[in-house]
Amino acid sequence: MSNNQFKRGELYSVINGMATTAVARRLQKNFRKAGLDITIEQWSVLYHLWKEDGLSQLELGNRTFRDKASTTRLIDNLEKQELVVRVASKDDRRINLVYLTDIAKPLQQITYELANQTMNEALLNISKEEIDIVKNVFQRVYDNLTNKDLL
Amino acid sequence: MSNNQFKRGELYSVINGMATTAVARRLQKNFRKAGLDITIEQWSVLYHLWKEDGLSQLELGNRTFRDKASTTRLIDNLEKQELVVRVASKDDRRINLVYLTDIAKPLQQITYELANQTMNEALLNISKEEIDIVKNVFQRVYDNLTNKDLL
DNA sequence: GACATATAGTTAGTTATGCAACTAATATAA
DNA sequence: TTATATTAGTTGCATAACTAACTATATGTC
Repeated sequence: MSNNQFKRGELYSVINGMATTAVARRLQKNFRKAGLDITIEQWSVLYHLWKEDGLSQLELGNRTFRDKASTTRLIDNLEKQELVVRVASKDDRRINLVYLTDIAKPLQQITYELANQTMNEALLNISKEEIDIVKNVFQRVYDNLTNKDLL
Repeated sequence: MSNNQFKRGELYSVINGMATTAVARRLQKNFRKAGLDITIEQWSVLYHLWKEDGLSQLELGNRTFRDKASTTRLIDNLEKQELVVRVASKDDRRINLVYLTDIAKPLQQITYELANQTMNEALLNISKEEIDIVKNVFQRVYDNLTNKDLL
């Protein structure tokens, strides 16, 4: 189908650009205002560990859409802040399992509230239907670009 | 209105995350494959200069949603690659006007084609209506977050 | 004209990103 | 069981992001 008529170049800024940057900056600002000294990237890792603790670095990378080098360093920094510990897997000593510390656990509630609040600011007057379409489009864009890699 | 019911945290990944990252990486990969040694961030600056040459650094920052420090270094790198030159404004010597070089000019055609091609891959089987909704939602998200700063 | 303020851009410091090359551990194959 | 390949993670190198502090030029006020 792909015979959509787009103004050249313009498209890219549809997907990338202003909105994502603005939301990220706002969320970071809200973290700081609440006295939380974590980046949104670090938060994205913690977020997945709160859902399921003890994931491997590779699995964390997959879930947060990062390569393994980026994941390594993000976890380095989280470990420096004592929010997370690496534990070598008994079964396969190549694998590091990443676990939340007691310092990280109480952050879940606060950061979820800040994320919710931020998204409410961002999505003011935007309907559930519109949000669903955006989510759906994004999923299909992702699939379009990643399935092709497997061929 | 803002009484949307969202699963906590999940929202953020709607706006940010996988799709934007995947598109950016694909575009970068397509640049590299074509032998173009520029980053997509550099390209976003060139893109605005092709539309209007001789913008100030601040104006370029506004149009590409970057702060001035980031803009400074991006232009440092573009200047190093001789794609761009800084010219102090006659009227106001605080201002640097940024101009494309003869090396940069022929890149317009090729990069536009690569960007188009990339977006066609990304937006395969996504309708014009859906894309319009995404654009519109993003514009409103941006407005929601930036207008508030002016109060 | 002199002093305070605002503006454009730069620099320093920290975090994050991606790619490519590397190490160590595990799995496969001869 | 030894040699080879694969996998998980780390490290080096380069670019990019933001904040805060800085320099230099312009503007505004008395």
